[in-house]
This record gives sequence, C-alpha cells and structure tokens, in this order.
Amino acid sequence: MPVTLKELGARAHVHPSTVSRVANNDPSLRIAPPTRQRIEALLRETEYQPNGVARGLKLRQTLVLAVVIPDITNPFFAALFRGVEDAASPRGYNVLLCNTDGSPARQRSHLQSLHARRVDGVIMASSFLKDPTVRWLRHQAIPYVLVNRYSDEGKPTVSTGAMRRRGYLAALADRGLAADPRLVVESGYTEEGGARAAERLLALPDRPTAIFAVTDMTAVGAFGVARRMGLRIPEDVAIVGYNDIPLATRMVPALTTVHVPIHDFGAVAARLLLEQIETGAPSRRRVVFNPELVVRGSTVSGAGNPAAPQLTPAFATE
Amino acid sequence: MPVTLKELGARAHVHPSTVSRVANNDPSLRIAPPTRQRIEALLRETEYQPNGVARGLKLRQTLVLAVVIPDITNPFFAALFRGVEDAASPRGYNVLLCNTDGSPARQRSHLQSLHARRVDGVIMASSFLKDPTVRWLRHQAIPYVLVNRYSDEGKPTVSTGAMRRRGYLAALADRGLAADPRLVVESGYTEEGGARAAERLLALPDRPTAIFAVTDMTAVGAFGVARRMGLRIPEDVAIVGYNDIPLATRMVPALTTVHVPIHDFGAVAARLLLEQIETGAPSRRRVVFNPELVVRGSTVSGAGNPAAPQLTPAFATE
DNA sequence: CTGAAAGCGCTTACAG
DNA sequence: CTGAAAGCGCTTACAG
Repeated sequence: MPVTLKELGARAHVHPSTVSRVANNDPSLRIAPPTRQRIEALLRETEYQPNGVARGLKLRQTLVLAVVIPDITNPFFAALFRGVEDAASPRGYNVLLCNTDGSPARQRSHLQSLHARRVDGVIMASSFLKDPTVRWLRHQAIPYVLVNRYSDEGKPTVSTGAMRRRGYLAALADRGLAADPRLVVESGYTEEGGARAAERLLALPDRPTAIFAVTDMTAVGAFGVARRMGLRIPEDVAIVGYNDIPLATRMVPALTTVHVPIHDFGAVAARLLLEQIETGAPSRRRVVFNPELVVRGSTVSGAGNPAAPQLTPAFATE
Repeated sequence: MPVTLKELGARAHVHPSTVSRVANNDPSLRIAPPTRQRIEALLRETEYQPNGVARGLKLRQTLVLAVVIPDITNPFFAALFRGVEDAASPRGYNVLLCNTDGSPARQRSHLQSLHARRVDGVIMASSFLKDPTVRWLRHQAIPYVLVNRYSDEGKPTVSTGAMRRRGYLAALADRGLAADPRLVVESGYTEEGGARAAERLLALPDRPTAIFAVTDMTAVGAFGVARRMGLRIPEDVAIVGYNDIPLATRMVPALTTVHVPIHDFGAVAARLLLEQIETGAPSRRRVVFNPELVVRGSTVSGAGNPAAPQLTPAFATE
C-alpha cells in the first residue's frame, strides 16, 4: 500500500493539504522553515508519489494518450508509435496502444473504452473515409489527431489510397499514356492483400512490367508472388512501394519506394495533440511532409542502396 | 462533459446510488419495475459510461496493464505486444506500451510512472540480470510477469543471451569440438550490434564458416556485413538466427532460425498476469515453450522455405 | 497567512 | 427494503 497524504500529514503533525502543498511546491504556501524541512525529509524518505488516479479525478487530466492503429506488427505503425512516445514521454504522458486490425467494430469498442478511461487525447492512424468514429470523437470533444490520412465531412473526402491512385493516374496523363482500368486493383494495405492483387495483375494476358504498390507491405506481397512465378525483379517486373519502412532496404533487390519520415509523423502528431490539450481548443491544423522518391534495385538493375533523404515538414492551416 | 450519476439521479428523481445499482445490475437492489425501466431508458438514451477514473479510485483497479520492452520497432516485440493485447483486451483491459531502448534509467522512470498511475500489472520483456527494478516491483507488490528472460536473486541468474551461449558451447562439446573464445563475440540484440560483431568475426585470420546469432535481428546485421564483404550465404558463411520473426522468411536466402511462438509468449504472459491480479497472489509459475529449429536457405543451399512449426507450451511451477 | 472543507464521480456497507 | 452517507486520495478556493 503506497503512502498517502493523510498518513504523511499525521506523521508530520500537519494537515494533509499542507503536505500536498509542499509536495507540489505551491508558491502561495508560507510555512515555518523547520516544518517544511521535516515534511520534505518525510517525502524523500517515503519516496512519496501522488496517486495518479486520485489526481486524475480531481484535475480532470490523466496524462494518458492513446494511439489507435490497424496493427503494430506492421513496421510502419511501429515506427509511428515510437515517434509518438518519444515526443509524449518527456512531457509526462504514457501512451496506450490499441490495434483494430482494420475492423470498425474493434475501433469503435476501443474508442468507447478510451473515453471511459478519460484519456487526454487520441492519435488515430486507422480512420477511414467518412469515419463515424471521427465524428464521434469531435462530438465527445475528445482531442484527437489523425495521422497519415484524413477524414472530412463537408468536403469531398480523401485518403491515402485514393490520393496515391490519383498520383498514378496523373503521372500516366503527364506522359500521354491511357489509363487502363484493369491495371488498377484493390489490394488493401497488407502483405496478403498485396500478394492477391499481384497475382491478378501478373496473370493478365498482357502482363504489366511494373507495379506501383500502395504501401511497402503491399509491395512485399507482390515481391513474393513475382518470385514464386519465377519472374526477375526488376528485369521482368519492376516494383515500387510507399513509406520506406526499414524492411525496404533489406529486401533483395532493395525496394524503390517513396520515403516519408514515419517517426516524425508520430512525433508531430503528438505535438499537435498536446498543443490542443494544453490550449483546450481543437485545431484544424494540418501538417504535410513532402515525400521523396528513393530509387533502389527493384526498379533499376544494379541501383545502389541509397539512404533515406532528410525531409522538412510543411505546415498548413486550413 | 459526459453525464454523471448525480445528474442522472436528478433527472430520474432517484438517488444517484440507485442509478449506479441499476447500471451495475446490483442483484440486491429491489426497486419498483416502472422506476427501473425509467432509469434504464435514461441510461440507454444518454449512453451512460461510468467515469473510469472515479471507478478506479474507488475500486482500486484501473483495468490498465503495461508492457515494458526495449523497442517496439523490433518485430519480435511487436508480435509479443499483439499477443498481450489479444489476450487482455477481451477481458476489458487496455495496455500501455513503454519503450526503454535498453536503458536502465528509462526503464526505471517508466516503472515509477506506471506505479503512480496504479496500473494493475506489468509485463516486462526488458529486464536484465539481477535487475533492481524487478526487485522493486516485488517490493511494491505490483503484479508482474517477466517474458523471454528471467531474473532471479537467490540462485545463479540466467537470461536469454547466457543460455544461448551455453547451448552453443554444449553443442560444440557434444561433437567433441574445442571452444575457441575468440569465436564468441558480444553483439547485443540489435541489427547494428549484429553487424559490429559479424565484422569482428569475419575479419579473423581463420574466418569462421558459420555464425549463430543470438537473435534474428542480430542475424540480419550479420547478413548485411557478409553481403557487403562479397561473401555468399550459405556457401561462404552460414548464418542462423533465433526467434523466427516474420522477416526471417522474407530474407534472401531465407533465414535458418529457431522458432518460438512469439504471439503466444505475449498471450500466455497476459494470462499469467491476469491470474495473479484476480487471485491477488503473486505466482512463481514459469512457462517454457520448446523451441524448434527451422532449416532454411541461410544454412543449406537450396533449402526450401518451411513454415513455422506449431508448438505447445510446457508449464512448470517452481 | 494557514487550517479545514468541499468536491472530483464513483460504489457499497449501513442505518432507518 | 431503500435512501443517505462514507470514503477512495487528491487539490485548491475559501473562511477564520
């Protein structure tokens, strides 16, 4: 049983509130120096730590943040989480991790539970288009930040997959190439999804010679299929991913991909969230990082293994 | 501001405690059916959720667990965490994640903070030999479970690295081979550490033809060094890892390694912890999984890519 | 100035 | 039987 203020007050022959004031260094407290010293010694001796639950109830502040993601087993989200923790932990926050596996039901139930616990804020990297839970967060006035995608109600909604598809189509148009709808296949964001999609693409009568996968994990799935079919990468089929997860440079050949500073995604998200929490005002602030293409062996035979570029964030306020 | 019992009591013209009893389905509560219905309707209508912080203070139970690991970015710990969450979440617990990067200072400060928050229990996968924080956990009577290593005070202490070294030496002895101390190099458990250790080993005048790395991540580091030196795997140097992380099968050649059911490590640890929490008694229970060697291309040229075996746990009580 | 009281939101033993 | 009270451990506005 950890020691309480009441107990400490009794031992020091002062009122518990006085102990609290000494522990919290209340500047308005005037107290005889010997008494203060006696209390301080007691605090040190007992290694007094205020009960965070009681403190949370009184102060309406738990110093707990939550990160909601599809799956921590995906290296992208692991790096993202580290970014969040590295930014939040020095400021006294602990971070809850919730995996949804992309299930709206699990996401919903996690969010309910986080709300019941009165977490100070939520970072969501699992929101989908027109996500009702995002509306719910706003309605409950729970501070939140969306990472790596966004969800908007009024305007036409956009998210990562849709934007990357648009980029692909724009690039084709730039070169004056026609878009062939059979060449665009839904994959989801997992290795398995990437494998299924690649199977369909590589079975087409007029086999494509290059695949742009929506994420690196999707590209990993495509890699496996190409290899099992005996296709050489990049000679028979070139593959490009997105995110530049650590695995990208360890593949053989190394994966050409679009570098994004994943750790910074998390750290910046945490900072935006803490800003909201501290000011008490929700922000419509948006941070966009300029992505950068990193060319490696999966598209150019004999290409080296270039390291990731350093990117600087571009802040935007809606 | 979420609705409170006091407010609900006022609206239903009953005492707040009566609302609490209805919400918690208190069997000892006798109440006029129409009143009960009125209260139940109100509960549904307002989507009442008891304030978890207040509940935690009263009940001395936060329904929060913590997982303390070196680094979630290491796939081993990501899989372990999923095991914990998958076992704990259906029972109403949320899980805090703390990364220590192997720093005793960070571990200590995380643990202090977890204690202040009154988490119900801690799962530690970052403890080292004779770890003072383990003694501290016991002293504070905080329920805990150590994963993938253990730390013991009375008896000679043992942990993963030391045990694997012993296994290596025992295997040499079995074959009547002499142990050469220059062939045993400290690497730590990271890719970088593995790379440094492999550099030393592969620079020896009488270059070893096989490396047993203490973990898969260490093996990944050795892989990179061997490749940069132009050595063929397994022809010039064979490499074996430990853990069978997902990355193992994606390497080229695939990594020969020792399979352990990482997800189950986490799930079983969570169950042991919940058992302690519910019974209120610390347990000295120990669960050992039998590891199994999975031979892949990094040791046998042309070996297939065999899947992981199914393992069953062996329970042991000290 | 400083000690005692109120109150955060809950649960449950207890008096009427 | 059921309503009102106590108390979990804290912080801070307020009376003396």
